[in-house]
Amino acid sequence: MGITSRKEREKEEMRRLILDAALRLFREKGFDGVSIRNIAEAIEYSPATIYLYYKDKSEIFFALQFEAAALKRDHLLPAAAFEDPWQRLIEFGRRYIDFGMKHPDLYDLLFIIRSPMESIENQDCWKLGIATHAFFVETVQACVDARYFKSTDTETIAYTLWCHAHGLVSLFIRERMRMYPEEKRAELAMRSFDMIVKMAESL
Amino acid sequence: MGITSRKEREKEEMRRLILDAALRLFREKGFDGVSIRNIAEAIEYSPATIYLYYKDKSEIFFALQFEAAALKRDHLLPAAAFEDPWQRLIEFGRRYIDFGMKHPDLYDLLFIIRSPMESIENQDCWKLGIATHAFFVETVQACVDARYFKSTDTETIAYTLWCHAHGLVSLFIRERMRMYPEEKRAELAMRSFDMIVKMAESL
DNA sequence: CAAATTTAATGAACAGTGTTCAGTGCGCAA
DNA sequence: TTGCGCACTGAACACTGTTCATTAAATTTG
Repeated sequence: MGITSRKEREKEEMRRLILDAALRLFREKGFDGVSIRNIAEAIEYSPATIYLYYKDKSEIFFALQFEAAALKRDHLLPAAAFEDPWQRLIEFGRRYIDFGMKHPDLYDLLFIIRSPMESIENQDCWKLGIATHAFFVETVQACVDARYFKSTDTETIAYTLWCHAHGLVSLFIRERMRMYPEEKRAELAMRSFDMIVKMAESL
Repeated sequence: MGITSRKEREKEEMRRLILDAALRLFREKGFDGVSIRNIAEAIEYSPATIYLYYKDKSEIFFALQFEAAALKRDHLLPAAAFEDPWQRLIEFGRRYIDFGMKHPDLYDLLFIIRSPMESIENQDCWKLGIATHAFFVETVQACVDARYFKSTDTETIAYTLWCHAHGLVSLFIRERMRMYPEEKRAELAMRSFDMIVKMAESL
């Protein structure tokens, strides 16, 4: 069965080729700025060929979103090493924000872009994101169990912290902090993170 | 001077006609979903005519953003009636979130869409947004002056509260709360608002 | 090995997009 | 009434995502 397995492998290589080019272009020009023709040109194939490997543009979008979700998971994973749930939670938050700041394009893909959100539940990228979110909620639950907060409403605590972190990153990467001088923005974000940590301590 | 002033008026009426159609279409189909041809068809003119009144699509974008900013200001304004700065701040936050939930399309336009953010500083819409933001920061400052917080770092307090509110609204309207059942989402958002208020009290 | 069949790749096309520009025809001033 | 200016437009350009018949090459079959 050497031939079928080779064909399988070649098909996989082609998908990688497309995805790598797409991700690279996307990071350069943003998601909307990249066309199927751009990707085709980058890999030196005709636009029609792309459609032999991905049903349409949104399938490429989902595949990229999966890559981004995996990268994000890997970025957050080291936080799990902290024994103390409260330290784990702080590290998780710090790494979440750090990921967003370092990879605005990927963060965009994961949390901001609208695109084809309808059928997202069935997609691998979403399942991976859910798993990471679950880890976050579990960490909050561990803090609740260890009586780090007065409140025991894990769901709302987790959601509130997430809102702050997401708001912080997305205001930053979507250029809505222009009322602050550029060199002060990152510092303000850091101060705000410290503040929400302090606020959470007295929760 | 009857003729020139009439012409002036007619020009203004035409711009209104375009903008009203654009805003209506935009609220129906989202910003990316509306084309110049759609707008032209809606007002029964040729696409080329649009370009006699707006330089390009991004100028229509700015004009719409200004409308949205004005609507948002009007939505938030009643908060100013509260004498007590802390009550004023709470009301401001509540109304901010309410605006985002009720007008996701406009909120999108103001705080999420990337589009032509480069030259935004010179645009009226931005100036209006800055003014509303300034009112928010002043309210926080009034709370600080009245010793409602232990912290005196007005800038960081204001920014932290904004991050939370923006994160809350944008996770909601960009469909990133799908891990929560639909009927629970708005309620969770409200609980989170109450929680950040409580957190801020002990700030 | 040759013929038949499957399969990868493509060029051309369709309907859509933002935008430009050479006209066209009407209102107004002289 | 003539002529100028101006609001308006049809047609075009270069782009977009996507489809499909056709070509060419690889593989299977006789």
